Amino acid sequence: MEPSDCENCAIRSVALFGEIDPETVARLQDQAQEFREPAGTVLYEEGGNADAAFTLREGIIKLVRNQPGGREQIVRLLVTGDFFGAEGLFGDGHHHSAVALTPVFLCRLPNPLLEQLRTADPTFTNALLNRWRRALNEVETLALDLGARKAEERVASFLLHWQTKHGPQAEWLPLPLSRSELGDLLGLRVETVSRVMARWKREGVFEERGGHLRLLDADELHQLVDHSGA
Amino acid sequence: MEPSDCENCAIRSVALFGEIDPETVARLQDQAQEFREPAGTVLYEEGGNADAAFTLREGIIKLVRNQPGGREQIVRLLVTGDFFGAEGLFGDGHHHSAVALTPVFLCRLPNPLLEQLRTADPTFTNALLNRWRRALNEVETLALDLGARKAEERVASFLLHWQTKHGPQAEWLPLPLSRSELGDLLGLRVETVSRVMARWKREGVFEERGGHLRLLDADELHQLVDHSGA
DNA sequence: CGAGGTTTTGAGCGAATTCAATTCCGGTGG
DNA sequence: CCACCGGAATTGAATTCGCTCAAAACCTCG
Repeated sequence: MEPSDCENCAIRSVALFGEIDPETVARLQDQAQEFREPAGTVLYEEGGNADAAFTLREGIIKLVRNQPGGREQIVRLLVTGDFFGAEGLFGDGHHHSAVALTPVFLCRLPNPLLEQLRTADPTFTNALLNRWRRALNEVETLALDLGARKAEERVASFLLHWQTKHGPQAEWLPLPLSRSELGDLLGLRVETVSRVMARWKREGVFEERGGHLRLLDADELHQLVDHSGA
Repeated sequence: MEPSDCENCAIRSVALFGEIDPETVARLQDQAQEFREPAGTVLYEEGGNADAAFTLREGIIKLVRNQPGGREQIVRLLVTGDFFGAEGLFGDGHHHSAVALTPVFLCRLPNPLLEQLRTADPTFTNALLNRWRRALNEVETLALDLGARKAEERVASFLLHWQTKHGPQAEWLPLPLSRSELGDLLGLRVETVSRVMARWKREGVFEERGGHLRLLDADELHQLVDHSGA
């Protein structure tokens, strides 16, 4: 666990500190620690004490809510630049568990640091606010998918969102989710996800190789998602 | 549309300004306007320009996302004290439509006012942050319901949440949602919601009179929700 | 090459939807 | 006060979508 060099962070422009006064960053950056974890690591557990937040510099993380019945629901997927786990700012425990889906490279920002940033630079809270707003928007979109769309449409919706999230120029998208995890995200069972995706692969809607996939017929998917009524 | 008397607002303790410097409130309150609308009023539409946010002082509002296919998804229900519609703070349009389910009493807070508050009092942004965090938490809970629970469990979950939201001491809860709207919230069809609730009424799980309901056997519902696996 | 997990495929089942009446209820006008 | 209207709620029957259970095909990596 090393102190971070936030000033020269490769993802600073996209990350939280991108919007913050450089001087403040310089003064406080040694309180942030950077570290790596392998895929599968549980960063924190739902309900656990939230004594630090994180910035994801590399890799993909799932935020998960668990249900007694053994089912779990992925509530959000995080990619490079995303900020998460700050529930502790309000004395709350974590609302969900965070699990690395790939090897990850993280910055850990302990609560005291966040507090200092909050008082030192008003724009920091704004940046936080903006993150929270975007997160809310994403979860609402997920709720729409889960509540108002059927299996096929949900998978299509996910693929398109995932594409967007990685920039439309990216040809091959990483897909570090198993079919089972896609099910946990979309409220479907493994078999259902598999059936839909297997068919689309046969029909040439997308192709898949080594944990990455490439959309070949995005139109087909778009049609399913927005034109679903007819 | 009258200027508000925020200092003496009946719900100030629970509302946004409860956490804010009284002096600032006094100075800026005349920029806020209070007004009433009948049930059914659309406060704003999804995608519309967000030039003001609102505090709900009385009544109940649904936030809705629409789907081309004619289905709609309620993403959140607002009650007295809730704050909403502030997407404009970041130059965004509204992410959802807001519709009054009952006659409502509102405060309208134009963007310039919000901006002033943001700079005048750092705790204001904190208050906002806290609201956004709670909203996120609620929508995540909804996503869990939609993705990981079946019909009966979702209805049970809703009734309990609704009870909680109105304070456990409240005997008779207002329920200004039609069965159809409950369906829009829970990702179910009218008939499914109706079947479940009609049976529970027969079995004495709750009773219903004039748009209000009272839980008689909350344990039964709790069992369905958390013990769902077995 | 073999082992273990993941994906795919098949067949049957069940939960929720769809389609179609019927009943209930609040409000209106006679 | 009561009959009647229209929308909402309820109930029933048939259908369908997604789930469950079960087995086979596929990788991936020791």
